[in-house]
Amino acid sequence: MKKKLSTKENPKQEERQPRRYSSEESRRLLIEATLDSIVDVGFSSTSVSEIVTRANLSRGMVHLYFDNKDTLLVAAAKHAAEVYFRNLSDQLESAGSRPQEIIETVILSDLGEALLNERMVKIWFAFRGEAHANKAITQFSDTRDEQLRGMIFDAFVEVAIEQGEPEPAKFARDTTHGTLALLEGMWTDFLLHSDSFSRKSAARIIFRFLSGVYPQHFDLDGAIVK
Amino acid sequence: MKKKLSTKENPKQEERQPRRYSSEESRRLLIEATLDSIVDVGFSSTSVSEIVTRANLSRGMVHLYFDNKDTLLVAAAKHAAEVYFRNLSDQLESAGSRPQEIIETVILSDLGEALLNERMVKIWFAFRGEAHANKAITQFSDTRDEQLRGMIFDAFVEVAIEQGEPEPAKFARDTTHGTLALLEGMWTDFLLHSDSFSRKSAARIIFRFLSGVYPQHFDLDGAIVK
Amino acid sequence: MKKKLSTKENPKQEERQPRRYSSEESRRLLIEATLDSIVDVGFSSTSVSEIVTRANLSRGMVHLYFDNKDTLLVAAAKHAAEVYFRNLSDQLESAGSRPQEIIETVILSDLGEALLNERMVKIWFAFRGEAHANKAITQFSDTRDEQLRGMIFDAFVEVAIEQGEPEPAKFARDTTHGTLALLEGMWTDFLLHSDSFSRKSAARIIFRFLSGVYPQHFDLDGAIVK
Amino acid sequence: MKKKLSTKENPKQEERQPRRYSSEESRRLLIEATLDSIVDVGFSSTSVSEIVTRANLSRGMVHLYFDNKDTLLVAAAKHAAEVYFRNLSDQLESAGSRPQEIIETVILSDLGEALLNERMVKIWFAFRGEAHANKAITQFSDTRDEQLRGMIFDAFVEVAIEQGEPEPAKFARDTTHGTLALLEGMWTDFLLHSDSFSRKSAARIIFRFLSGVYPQHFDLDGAIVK
DNA sequence: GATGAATGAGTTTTCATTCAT
DNA sequence: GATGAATGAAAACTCATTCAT
Repeated sequence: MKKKLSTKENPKQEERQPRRYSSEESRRLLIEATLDSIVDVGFSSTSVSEIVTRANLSRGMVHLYFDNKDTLLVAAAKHAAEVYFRNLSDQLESAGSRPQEIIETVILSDLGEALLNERMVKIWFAFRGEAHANKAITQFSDTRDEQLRGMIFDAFVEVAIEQGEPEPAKFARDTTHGTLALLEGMWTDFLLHSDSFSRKSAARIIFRFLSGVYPQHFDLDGAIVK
Repeated sequence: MKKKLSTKENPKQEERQPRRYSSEESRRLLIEATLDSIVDVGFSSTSVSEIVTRANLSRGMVHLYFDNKDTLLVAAAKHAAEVYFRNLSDQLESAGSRPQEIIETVILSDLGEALLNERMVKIWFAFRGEAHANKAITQFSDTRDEQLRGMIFDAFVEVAIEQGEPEPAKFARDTTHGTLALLEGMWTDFLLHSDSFSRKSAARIIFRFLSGVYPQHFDLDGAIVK
Repeated sequence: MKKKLSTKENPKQEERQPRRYSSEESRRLLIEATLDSIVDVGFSSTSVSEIVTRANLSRGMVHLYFDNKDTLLVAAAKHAAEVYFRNLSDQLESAGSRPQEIIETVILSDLGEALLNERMVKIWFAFRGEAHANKAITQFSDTRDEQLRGMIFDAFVEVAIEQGEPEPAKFARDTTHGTLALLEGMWTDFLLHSDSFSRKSAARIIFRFLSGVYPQHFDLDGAIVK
Repeated sequence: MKKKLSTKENPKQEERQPRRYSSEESRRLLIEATLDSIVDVGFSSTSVSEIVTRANLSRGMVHLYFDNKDTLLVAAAKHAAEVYFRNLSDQLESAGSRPQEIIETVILSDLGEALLNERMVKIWFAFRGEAHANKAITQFSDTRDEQLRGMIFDAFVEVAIEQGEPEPAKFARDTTHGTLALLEGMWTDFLLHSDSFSRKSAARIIFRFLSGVYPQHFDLDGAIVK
């Protein structure tokens, strides 16, 4: 699907190809090509030409399906966010229902290959870099949405109560916030030092912190599910 | 993502001002204008026109002093990084020398108004969004440089030893990494939710985690300096 | 001079209407939509999209029935001219056969609501503006065709003879030309000042001029039919 | 100044020409090229490319001096109107001050080579064709402005009084309106039949009408100045 | 026949860069 | 050195036309 813009020729003389995709297919190809371009050449070098070349579609396509480039970029941001949340949801679905398990799943999923990889990280940071200049993108640039945050919070509340914390809600709110901040920090780390980044270390560090505040429920290896 | 040049018309026709700046002064004005533009209209809308209008300098200046726009952008990234580190250094200078104090100072400085503010955050995330497409920018997009990291690590090692950790280096490495990740996460939080962000909460959360792993050296209010 | 396609969204999703028109019907709808578009958004903003949207027909229709846009425009010009002349003919049919009556009928018809109205005027001037760039349109941009001119001329000759003009043909030729010029001038007036235009004044002025050159046959109120 | 777009090459290899005009000169060249293009290829075929090729200027020029094509078109309309009125004023300046002379001068000037020629006529009708779609152009599409109309009216009032008309103002208003309409009609005639058009005939016809309503002041050859 | 998705040439516009002054 | 007018490549976008269905 990818095709370098600069790659001069594919040797087999591109035969006039009136191949059609469904409307939905074409939209998807354009969004995918947009994300590819952002990953490969960066946000500011992602032109319509770059996109349609990668998608191997005509340039009119962008305006046919998205009206303008901006709308396509927003759609791409939306798509990236959906992929992230869908994937996380799927992994949570197959997890246990105990609070520690939920928390462990979120952390390990967020640090797992499926979500945390070069492509994803570049896309997220590219959109965040542009977010404040484009309000439509802003809404899709937060990986930690309310629903997710609520779920983690509820899990932490349960654990905090079990632990006999005097102010479980407050304690849970802080540890939720901190855990999400740690995950964000790990993504930044991956962006800036993807070569030296270790998913295992990242997980261990987070669980080390959690084991500090919830010693009966977490250890360095993750959740202690009783 | 393009926007009209932000016509900041000052209505009183700015009378032709042939005042000359020193070469260094002009460079600084251009860099500052570049950062202002990134903050106000975003990276992708930051054009040479936008910059020279803001700097109130002639359009040729950019190429006279920086050869091309790209070099100016890199210089602006470098400048932003220098401002960040100089400020942090200054605050560390006037801090105590005990390990807990060093760690506390880094955390509180990094969360303080001087470093963590809308302008700074927008600039950092803008550059990070473009970092992978511009290798020259990459090197200035990491807030956590080696020297800083080393200093924090050394402080944590000392504390870990005092605490009697069996593997103080490993423990310190993890807590260093985790603390920096938490700070990064807090910056992201500020970017995405600057209205609801609380420096106090952010600090409390970080110290809560630290008090979990170093119970004799930190509590919710910061470092316990004995 | 370009404008967004005038999105005349009718909010109730026009339910897919596979009703078929006859070929002649479709041609007519397209021509009418073309003229509507010229009236509403102007010649240069009249695109195929604009036309087919207004006609509520498929985009291929234009090329199916007219080969290309240009041919459709020419057909629309032809149609507009036909409407004008048919209408004028009809009104002449029901007029008296005396020369003054013929002249009066032409003048009053040409200034009447049926012929001289905003739609007609905009259409004529739009086509005239493009006429010299499109030879096919040129032939339909003259409201004063040979047949009409001949009829008026004949009427004036008769009147001039009755009046005892020494050179009735020359006199009639001039007054024919002048009368048609006056009518053209009144149309221009209507185009540029449709709000302050008065059909009555326009007629009175023309008859005032005619009463000057044919005092026994015309007065301010029109023809004096003896 | 004119250069056909399609004219392939001027044989002397166009040497890289960094020739500069003054800002005002460049503006004028662009306006002139715009009018040339409208005359030669019509309004709807007048693209920025067409204009800059004719002006032999770079394409950025249009946006440097006029911001966008539309503004240039309006400036061209304004310029055309100014040329028309300046020329007419000049000719009136050197005319006598007697009312008949003023009227005669207006008529003969308006029908003279300097004002009524193919270029002028095409330009005026092109703008009028677009006028209703572009309000900025509308204001420059009326050849008969208030000042001119007032001057003619005043002259006719004087003449009407001399003639002993019972309602000189009303009479003058009608003859003013009629004379201007006749002139407009003659311009239309010139547009549509420039080959058979005769300035002499046009003048004679107008004066014939005037001699009908002001028999003591005008005859077929123009004004009778006593 | 009829449709409207798809195309890509051509349009307007932007903007980094050049360079005469 | 300093300026900003000028350039033109490349950007975003439009739209008449084609053609598989």
